[in-house]
Order: sequence, then structure tokens, then C-alpha cells
Amino acid sequence: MLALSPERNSTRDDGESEFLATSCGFSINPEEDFPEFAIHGDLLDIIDFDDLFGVAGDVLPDLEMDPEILGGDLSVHVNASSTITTTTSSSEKTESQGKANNKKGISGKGEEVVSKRDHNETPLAETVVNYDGDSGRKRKHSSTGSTKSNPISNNEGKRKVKLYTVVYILTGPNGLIFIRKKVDWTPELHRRFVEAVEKLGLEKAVPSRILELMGVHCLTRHNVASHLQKYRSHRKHLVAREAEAANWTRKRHIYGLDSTGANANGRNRNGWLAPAPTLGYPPPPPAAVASPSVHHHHFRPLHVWGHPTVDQSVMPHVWPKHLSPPSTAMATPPFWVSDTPYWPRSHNGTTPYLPTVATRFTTPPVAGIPQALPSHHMVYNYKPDHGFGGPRSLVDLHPSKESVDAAIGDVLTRPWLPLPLGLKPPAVDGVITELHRHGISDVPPAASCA
DNA sequence: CATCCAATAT
DNA sequence: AATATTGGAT
Repeated sequence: MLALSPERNSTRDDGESEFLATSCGFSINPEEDFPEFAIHGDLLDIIDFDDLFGVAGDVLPDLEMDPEILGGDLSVHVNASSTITTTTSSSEKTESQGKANNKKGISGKGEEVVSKRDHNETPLAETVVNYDGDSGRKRKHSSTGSTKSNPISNNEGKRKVKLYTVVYILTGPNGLIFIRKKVDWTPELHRRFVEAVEKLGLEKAVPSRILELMGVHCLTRHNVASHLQKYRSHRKHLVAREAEAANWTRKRHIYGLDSTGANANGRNRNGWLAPAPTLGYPPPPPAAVASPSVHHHHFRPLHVWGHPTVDQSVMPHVWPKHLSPPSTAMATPPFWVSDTPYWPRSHNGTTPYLPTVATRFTTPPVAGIPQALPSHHMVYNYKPDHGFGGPRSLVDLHPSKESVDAAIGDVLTRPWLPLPLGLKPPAVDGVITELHRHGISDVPPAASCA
């Protein structure tokens, strides 16, 4: 039921195995996380899936074993999952389950966790146990009443309630067992990830390639894909933040506020004690002020996301000393100050998967419609002290929808403000016509002069 | 099959 | 609340 890969290959020492465990984010305290496993002996005998997952009466999990594993040296990789489908009309899901089953020879849901490396250097073998509490059978779910999934609409019940557990177990030559539910994206892991993304350069930064470059073999493509998704998402939000901050800066400029947003103090009226926004060094966004970053840069626009700014004393075990000492680990700036543009970008300047944004740059502006980006949100690129190489191109600064909306809102609600750069003023005729339509017939001559 | 995205779980 | 995984669409 559970496969344990043989521990041969004595060429690998404990240091290496620790490296692997740590860099894989699996270094945890077994006793604490999974007391049942913190025993010596044969795992095959120790692990009782019924006890573990409380799914009594179900068939034992099938084992899917990668042949490579037998030649591998030190890891066991367990995935257990249990899926319950709601009572009514679960046909669809069941069907797909069956499909998965047939394909992979897995009984039940067939969680895909196996990751087969295509190169030989695989230092870490993986074995995957797939356990499906349902083993393909449907089950009445109503009794659990546990989740929100209860379909309010009567016959809708296609929603699937999933009770799952994903457990990774790694054993090393020294008998150490590491167990973890999820991949722990340690700072070091993340560092490697970012490095890989940067190295790959944009459009090539796809999970498989990233994984390859990272050289961390206990990660699956899915792990990386997931991480990549978050990575992108975070960067997107960062851009939105930057844009927002820039917008604030602009407003401060226009209304004569200082950086605290107060201008009661008359001497700030034209003092401009706040950094000049046009220099491209806007003050940190409000949220970043209190951030106790250990880095040189003085702001942290976003919360830490798997990043070394995390106090190491809090999670000492995540730092893989074998991989890189803190000094090297810190060498690479965090992703939010990296040179890498946020999104993959092809040579022609378009951005895959962001067609709407890309279109904004390629479509010629239409009078009256903000085709171009609201430049007030863009001219002030964040440039932390050690940060971005050069000014980022337009394409690099994709604004979020919110930013664009905000800018458009600005233009609409405060037309007296200067138009964002790149916004072409509407044709005078059009404006006058529009004014007439709104019952404004007097147009001061100055206004009608383009 | 790989990737992206949205939904969902922890 | 953040971040991981899963599932479906492409």
C-alpha cells in the first residue's frame, strides 16, 4: 500500500539529503505534525490509512509507483485524498473520475501528484500513493453537513465536496522522516523560483522550464505552476499599487499636500518637502510605511510572499544552509524589486494571456476614449534605491483594471485636472456637441479653443 | 500534454 | 487572510 523507496546509493550523504529535504520545503517536525509516523520501523506496517484518514470501510489505496523510484534513493511521496460527491446528479464528476482512473490505473480520484523527471540526474525519487476514500463510489453526503457546499437550489447538487489530505513523506538515509501537507515555499525555494523565472525571461517562464531550471526535483510541475500563478497575481497587484501610489502622488502635487496628506501647515504649501514625484521616486505607499523590512529598500508594497524578509528566527528550519548561506540568499532582490517584468512578454510587445491590456497599446487611440494608459498612473515608476535597471517601458507597466478605472474616474469627475499623458483630448466638435446634449450651450471661447 | 485561470481548501 | 492545490477550459 505504501511504497518506500530503497535507500541505496550511498554516495549521497546526510548533508545532501538534508539539502533535499529542506530545499523541498519538507523539513518539519514529524512528531509534531504526524506523530503516527515518528516511529521507527517499517512504514508499510505503521501507516494505517483508515486510522489516518478516518475512512473506515473503504478499500485500501492503490499504489501508483513510478518505476524510476526503485532506482531512486531516498524519498517516499504520499498523496492521499478522499473525494465525496454530492448526492444528486453526480454523474458528471463520476464520469470524469472514471476517466482519470482508467488513464492512470488509480482507483478513485487519481490525484495527480506524480512528477516524473525527464532527466537522469534526479536526485530524489518519488513514490506516490493515491488514496481515494471513495474508490469511485458515490456517497451520500448530506449527513456530514460540514460545508458550505450544500446546494441551495434543489437539484443542482453537482457540487463536489472534497475532503482531501495531501501528505508528503520523505525519508532520508538516516531514517529521518519528513512529512508535509503542502509544498513549503521557503525563501530559498522562492529565490530559486524567481531566479529561474528571470533567467528564462518572460515568455519562456512556464512551469516546466522553471522547474527544470530550479533544479529542485521534489517539486512537481503543478507545484511550480501554482506558485507561478500566485507570483504573477502578486506582481499584478503590485503594479496596481504602484499606480495607485503614483496617482496619490500626483494628487498631492496638484492639491499641495505633503506626504502625510495634510497641508494645514502653510510652509508646505510650496515647500514640496515630499519627494518630487516627477523624479520617479515617489514616496512609499501608505501600507508600506510600517513594514519592518530587513532589506535596504524602504518600502514593502505587498505582504511578504514566501520571501526572505520573513524573520528567520521564526522559521529557522526553512533556511537551507547547504543551498545558500543567508548572504547569498539575500543577494537576489525580492521579486517586487526585480528587473523582471511582471508578465511574460513576447518580442513583439504583446503580452500573452493579457490580450485586453496588450490591445490597449496596439490600438490607435480613439478620441474621447482613454485608449492609452492613464499616464499619471504611469509616469512615476517606483524605483527603489537599489532597484530597477532603467525606466520600464509602457508594456512593462500594465496597470490593473482598477487603476485604469480609477484614472478614468478621475478624468470624468475632475475634468479640470490635466489629462493623463497619452490621453488624446476629444475633438472639440465632439465636446461641444456633447455639451449641447447636456443642455450647456454657452461655451466660453477659451474652452472652445483647442 | 502543458498552461492558465478560477474555485476551493487549509 | 494568505497561500496552496484542484479542476476545467483552452
